[in-house]
Amino acid sequence: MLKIGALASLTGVSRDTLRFYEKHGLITPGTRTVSGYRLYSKTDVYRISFILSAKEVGFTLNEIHQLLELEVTKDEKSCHDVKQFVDNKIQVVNQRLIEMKKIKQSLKTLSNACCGGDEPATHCTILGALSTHNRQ
Amino acid sequence: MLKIGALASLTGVSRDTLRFYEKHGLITPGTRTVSGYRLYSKTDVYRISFILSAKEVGFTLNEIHQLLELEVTKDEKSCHDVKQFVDNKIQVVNQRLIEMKKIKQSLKTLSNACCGGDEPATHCTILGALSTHNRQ
DNA sequence: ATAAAGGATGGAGTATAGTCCAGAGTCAAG
DNA sequence: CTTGACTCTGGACTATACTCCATCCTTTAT
Repeated sequence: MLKIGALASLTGVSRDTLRFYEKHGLITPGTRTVSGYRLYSKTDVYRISFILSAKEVGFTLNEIHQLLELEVTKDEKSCHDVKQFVDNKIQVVNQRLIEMKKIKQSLKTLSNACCGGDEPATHCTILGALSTHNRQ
Repeated sequence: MLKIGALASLTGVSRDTLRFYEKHGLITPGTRTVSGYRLYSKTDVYRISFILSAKEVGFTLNEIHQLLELEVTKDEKSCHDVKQFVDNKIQVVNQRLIEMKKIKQSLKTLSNACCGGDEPATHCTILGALSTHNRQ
């Protein structure tokens, strides 16, 4: 059982942010002490690290909340909706992966054009670097 | 030469947003008509699409501004700084790519657990799906 | 010639995601 | 039994990225 400060230092998320996430339904301490202190379990650490990953990926707290709420049971009526929601998110992630790789390539080209690198000097701006791989 | 409305509909970015980007130095029309209308060139379309990609990737407008400002000339003093800045961004992108793939895998697992898929029912939440590939 | 469509400026308002107090209670160590 | 570290709540404040006016000017079509 972790108090808020312990969870904060384990995850690198501030106490205020943890309370903020709680207010928005992303994480709730399973119990409280008699005096009202929040008590988190070990799995809450995973929950937070999921939230952090998902944020990194570009999901909003709202979307992350929805993802965390999802529970698939094979026979449930809502199953189709859940699958659709998740598959939609996969598409979003795929699109971002594509943009990501495009930009990474441009950054690499730009980095190579620099300091006696092997790329021609025409790639001397990020737009130049991008266009080489993007247009044509 | 495009007026703001034309650029807006070509890029899918609103007029207000274009003016907002201008205020923040991300894009500036090369000229204005006598009456003060903004006139954009065709390369401004690429500029906007770069901004959109970079946003998708998770860069802030501030970072995008810096990326767009970059100009590498092989002999410049600032060359090292530019390279360092760009290489740093590449690291950031790499980290996001990793998170991205992790989450994509979790979403896929979750999707498969659903509606008579082939994954066991233990993966019935996003955290369950994530932990399978993440812990152990 | 005039109305509708589009553009300009400046400023207010909104959503998201925190961040930072103030004031008060709690707990562990010396 | 007090001091210092930690926690609680509620509310104010901040940064980012738009978005939406109001008011006025310009252009285009009829």
